[in-house]
Amino acid sequence: MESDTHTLPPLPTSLYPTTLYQSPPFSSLLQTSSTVHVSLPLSPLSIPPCPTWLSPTAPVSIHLKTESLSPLLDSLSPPQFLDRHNLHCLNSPTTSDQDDLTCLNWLHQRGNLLPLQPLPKTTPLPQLEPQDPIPTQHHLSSPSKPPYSFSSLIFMAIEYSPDKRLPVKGIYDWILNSFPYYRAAPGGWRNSVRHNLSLSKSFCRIHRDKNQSVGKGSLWCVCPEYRSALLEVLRKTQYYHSTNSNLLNNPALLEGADYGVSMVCDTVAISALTSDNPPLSSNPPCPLTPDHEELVNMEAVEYEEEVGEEMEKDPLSDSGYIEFHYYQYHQYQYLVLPGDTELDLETVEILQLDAEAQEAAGSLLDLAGGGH
DNA sequence: CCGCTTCTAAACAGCG
DNA sequence: ACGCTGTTTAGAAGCG
Repeated sequence: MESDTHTLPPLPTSLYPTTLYQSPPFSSLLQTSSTVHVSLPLSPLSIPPCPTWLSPTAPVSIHLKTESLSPLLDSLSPPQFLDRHNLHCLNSPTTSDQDDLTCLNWLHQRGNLLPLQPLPKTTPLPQLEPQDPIPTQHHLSSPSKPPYSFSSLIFMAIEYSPDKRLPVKGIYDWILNSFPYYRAAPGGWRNSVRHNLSLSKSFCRIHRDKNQSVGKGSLWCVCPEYRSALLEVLRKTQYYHSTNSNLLNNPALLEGADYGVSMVCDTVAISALTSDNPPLSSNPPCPLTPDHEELVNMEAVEYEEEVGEEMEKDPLSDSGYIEFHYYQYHQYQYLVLPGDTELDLETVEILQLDAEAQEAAGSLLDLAGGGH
């Protein structure tokens, strides 16, 4: 496949949100005949804050509705750097820039994000301990009720637990920690949790060992045969309501899933696609500053086919959405965009999730929207 | 309107 | 006795 390599320039500090990162979010952009690859070099130091946004094992595709982007575009300064159809080769940012630019803290700072969760031990990323404080809705002045059903809440709580089983109390705690709405809510929700556990076939009760005298009651787990259904419900909920990707990008949750799950906020759809391919993390290490040809080759091998299939069968393809894939491979994060669509790198509207993210989107738009 | 799902409330029993 | 857990029933609300 024919491919060109383009490296995007650093943005002047006046044009990117210094509170988010100190340099442009994309240091290089690779465009092939059908796919545009954007890579974000990550320094090891910048990985810890964003362990779950991009999973090394779960490729993510993101559908973005571009037509609602106008207000954002109108608010932005005119494109100054690149004609998106005529990208120029420019210098890469410095290593120090990469440290900052790759910090995706802002993705987790949105108020309605699910908590950061530990990644599987197979990843080189640091582990969060259960006692670690987790970012939650407490950023909001008055947290709104989560869109998730109690079944979904229970499902998430159990799936996030190390042993995939929790006592009722543990489910309460997870919900409280994850959705502070329930801290102030009347206690009836606990009744609803128990009601769901008891009534739903999706959850099964495991009697504790007699030896385990700590705590009372049983442990609850997700019945494997209903796991797919729960994921689907969650997908649909996310599709309409969520602005968060952590959960569905979480390899622990996706493990064993036999289909992709996706989610959409008002304007964004995100699909974390499971793949038959071995996890990327099992691939040979990629140099910190990879040769672009190698990067393109890897991309082509790992994702070209998947992108193509997705484009063919994607019901959103003719619905005003476009799609790109977003995943992490070692210290790099990648966006894979279908290059033969009406490719607006305005697609970074994914970042139009809150004020901070809009700023970030502005950077990308300036970066990639280009002067026409 | 109907059926389904979900939520909420309540009552009750069992257990530690 | 008390609190927690688990079960069951009932009604309301929302949605397709």
